[in-house]
Amino acid sequence: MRDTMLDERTKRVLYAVVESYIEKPEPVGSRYIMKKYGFDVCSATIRNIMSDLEDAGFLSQPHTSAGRVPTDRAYRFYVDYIFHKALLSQSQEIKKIIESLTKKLRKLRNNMDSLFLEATQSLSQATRYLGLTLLPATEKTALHRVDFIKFKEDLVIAVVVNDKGIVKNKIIKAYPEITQKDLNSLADFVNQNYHGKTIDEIRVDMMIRLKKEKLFWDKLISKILKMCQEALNFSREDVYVSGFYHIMHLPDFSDIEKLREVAKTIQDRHLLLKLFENISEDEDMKVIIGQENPVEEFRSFSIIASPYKEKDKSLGVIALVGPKRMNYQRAIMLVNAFARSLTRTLSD
Amino acid sequence: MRDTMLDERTKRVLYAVVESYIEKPEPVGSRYIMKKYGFDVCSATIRNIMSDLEDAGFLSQPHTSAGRVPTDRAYRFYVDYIFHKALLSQSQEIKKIIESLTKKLRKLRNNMDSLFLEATQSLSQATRYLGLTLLPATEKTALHRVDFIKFKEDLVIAVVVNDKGIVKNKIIKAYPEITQKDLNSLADFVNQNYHGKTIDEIRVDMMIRLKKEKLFWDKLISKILKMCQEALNFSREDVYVSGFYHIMHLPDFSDIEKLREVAKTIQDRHLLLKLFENISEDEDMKVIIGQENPVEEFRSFSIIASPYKEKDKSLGVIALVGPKRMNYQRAIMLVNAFARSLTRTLSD
DNA sequence: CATTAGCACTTAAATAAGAGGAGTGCTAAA
DNA sequence: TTTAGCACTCCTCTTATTTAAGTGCTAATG
Repeated sequence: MRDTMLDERTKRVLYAVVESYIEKPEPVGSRYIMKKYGFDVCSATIRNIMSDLEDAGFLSQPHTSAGRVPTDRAYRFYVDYIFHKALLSQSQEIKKIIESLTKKLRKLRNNMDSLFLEATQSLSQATRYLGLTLLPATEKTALHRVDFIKFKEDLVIAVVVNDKGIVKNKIIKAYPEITQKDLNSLADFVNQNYHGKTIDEIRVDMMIRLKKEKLFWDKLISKILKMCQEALNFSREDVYVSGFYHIMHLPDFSDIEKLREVAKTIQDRHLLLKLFENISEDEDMKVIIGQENPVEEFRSFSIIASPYKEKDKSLGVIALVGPKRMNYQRAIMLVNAFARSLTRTLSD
Repeated sequence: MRDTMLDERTKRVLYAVVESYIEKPEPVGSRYIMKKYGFDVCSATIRNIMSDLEDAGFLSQPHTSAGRVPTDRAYRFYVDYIFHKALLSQSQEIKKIIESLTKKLRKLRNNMDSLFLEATQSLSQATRYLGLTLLPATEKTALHRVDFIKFKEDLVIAVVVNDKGIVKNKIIKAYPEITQKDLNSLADFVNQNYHGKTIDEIRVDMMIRLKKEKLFWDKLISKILKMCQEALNFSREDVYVSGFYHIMHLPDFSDIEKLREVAKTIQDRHLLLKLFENISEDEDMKVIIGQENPVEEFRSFSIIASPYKEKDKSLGVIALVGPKRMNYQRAIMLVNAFARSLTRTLSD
C-alpha cells in the first residue's frame, strides 16, 4: 500500500503515532492518540485504523497487548510529510545558532580545516547527534600551487595547495636521477600552465597536450609525466566526525551493540566514505531512514545530509546521524541551515 | 602500609586475588583462593589475611558478605610485581605478532602517517584495547625543507617537510607587499642555512644570528623574521587513536558513563594531549593505574605507555588504554615490543 | 600464639507468585 | 461505519521466599 492510498484520517493517525513515539520512546496506544490529538472518534475506531496501518506495514506491535511502534516506513511517511515545511520554516532558536555559526565560519574562512571542523562540531553540538562533514575532493578543486620536493634517493613529495588553501601531500616513488632542480622546473611548468584549473582538468589536459606535441614518445618525458600523474592522483579521504558521545546515551541505544558498529565505522575511513557514496553532491538535501541505508552499520540510524557549495558548484556534504526516532523537523532545519551557512561562507 | 611491609604469604594472597579478579570480574572469596592456589592453610586463615589486606587498603568489599575486589593499590602492587618479568619474557604468539608488524612497518617506512596509523591499529587489534600513538613533535624533528606560498592578498602558507617526510602546513597572516619572489628567497635562505637542524634550533639560531648582525633593527627584516618565527611555530597535535569499539563491550564498562567520558576525551585533541603530558618521553615504559592518572576522564582505566625512538632520541609515545582489570602481563609485553619495533624501523 | 573448625549472620541474586494496568481485539448494537 | 463494552493478553512492579556464597567471630587445638 502506498502512502497516497491512505485516506486523510488514517494519515493523521499515522502522523500522530510517529510524532508521539519521537517524543517518548514508548509504544503508542489508541486512547492516547485519540485524546492528545483531539480525534472526534472513539478509541476503538483509532484502534481499527492502527490495525490497518499495521497490516500495511507502517506500524508494529512489540507484543499482543502493547501499543504500536512506527516502522521505517512510518518514519519515511512522516519525513516526506514534514519535509518541505521544515525546509522553509526557521525558529528563533535556530536563527540564533546560525548567526553565531556564520560569524565563526567567517573568521575561519582562511583556514579550511578549522572551518569544516567547526561546522561539524557545531552541528553535533546543536543537535546532540553525530555530525559528519565530507571535505571537498582535492581533484575537484582548483590548483593554487604545486611543489615537488625530493626526499631521500628515490622519493618525491608532492605538495599541492588548492584554491581553498587546503594543503595535501603525497609521497611517490621517483627515479633517482631526478634532481631537485628538475623537480622545480616541473613544478614551475605545472604552476604556470595550470594555476586555477582543477586537478582533474590538469591531468586530462596534460595527457592531451603531451600527446599532441609528440613528447609522449620521449622516454624521459614519459617517465616524468607518469610521475606527475601519480602525484596529482588524490583519493578522497577526508571526513570530519564529531559528537559520538552524544548519541551514546540516547535511550534508543541502551543496547550497546548498535553503538559499537557505529564506533567501528567511524574508525574505518573506508566505510565512512561508503556512507557518503549514496549521497550525491548534486542532489539537494536527503534523508535516509534506517533500512534505506546501504551501509549496514547505520541501519539503526537515520541520516540527514545536504551538499554545500561554492557558488553553484557542489563541494562536499554535511550530514547528521541520529536515531531513527530523531527530531526530524529540527534536524532538517539545522542541516539545511548549516549547509547554507557553509555555502555562503565559501561563496564570497 | 607499604608493600615491603607485607610478609611473603600475604603477598602471595594479594597476588592471587588480583590475578583471579583479572581472570573473572567477580569478588574473590577466601576458599576459592585457598583451593585454586594450593595454600596449605584453611580458608579462615586466608580470610584473616584478606581482612588485613583490606585494612591496609589493598582490597575492598562490595558489601559485607561478599568476596574481595582489588583496589588501585592492589593493581599497583601486582604490576610492580610482574613488571620486570613481563618486560623480559616473550610468548610465541607475541613473537609472531611482532614479526608481522615489523614487516608491515618496514614497508611503510617512507610514509610516516601510515606507519604510525598501522602501529596504532595493530596494537589495538592485538590487545582488544584502545591504542594511542603520539606522533613526533614537529619542532623536535630536523627540517628537510620549507616552502612559503603566497595565498590571497595577505596570507602565506608555510609548508614544512621534516626529515621523516612528514608534511605540516600553517597559514599565517603576512604583509600584502610581500611577493612570492620574496618568499622564495626567504625559503631558500632557510633551506640553505638550516637543512637538517631541528625546528626548535632554527628558531633560536635565527633570532641570535639576526641580532648579532644588527639586522634585527631593520624594520622589514624584523617583520619577516616575526613571520618566519610564527610559520615555524607548530603546536604538537597529532595523536592517532584506534579501537574504541573494542573497549565498548568489556564487562567493566557495562555502565556506559565511563565510556562516554573516554569518547569525549578522544574527540578532544586537547585532553588527549594532556594525557601524554604525564608520560615523559625520556623515561622508559610506564604503567598508570586508575586514580594515578591526572586526567580525570581516564581514572577508570589503566594506561601502558612506552616511548619510541630514533637511535637514542625519543620521538613520541605509543600507549594502550584498557580496563584496570586488564591483562597486564600481555599488555606490557606487547606495548614494549611495539615500541621496540617502531624504534627499530625508525632507526635504520 | 598462630591456626583451625564450626557456626551464626549478612547480603545479593534468583525464583515465584500475585496484583495492577495499559492496551488490544472482538462482538453486538447504534 | 462507528461505538460501547468486555474479555483477554502480556508486561511490569511488588513482595516474599529461597538459595548460595562468603564473611566474621569464638572457642578449641597443636
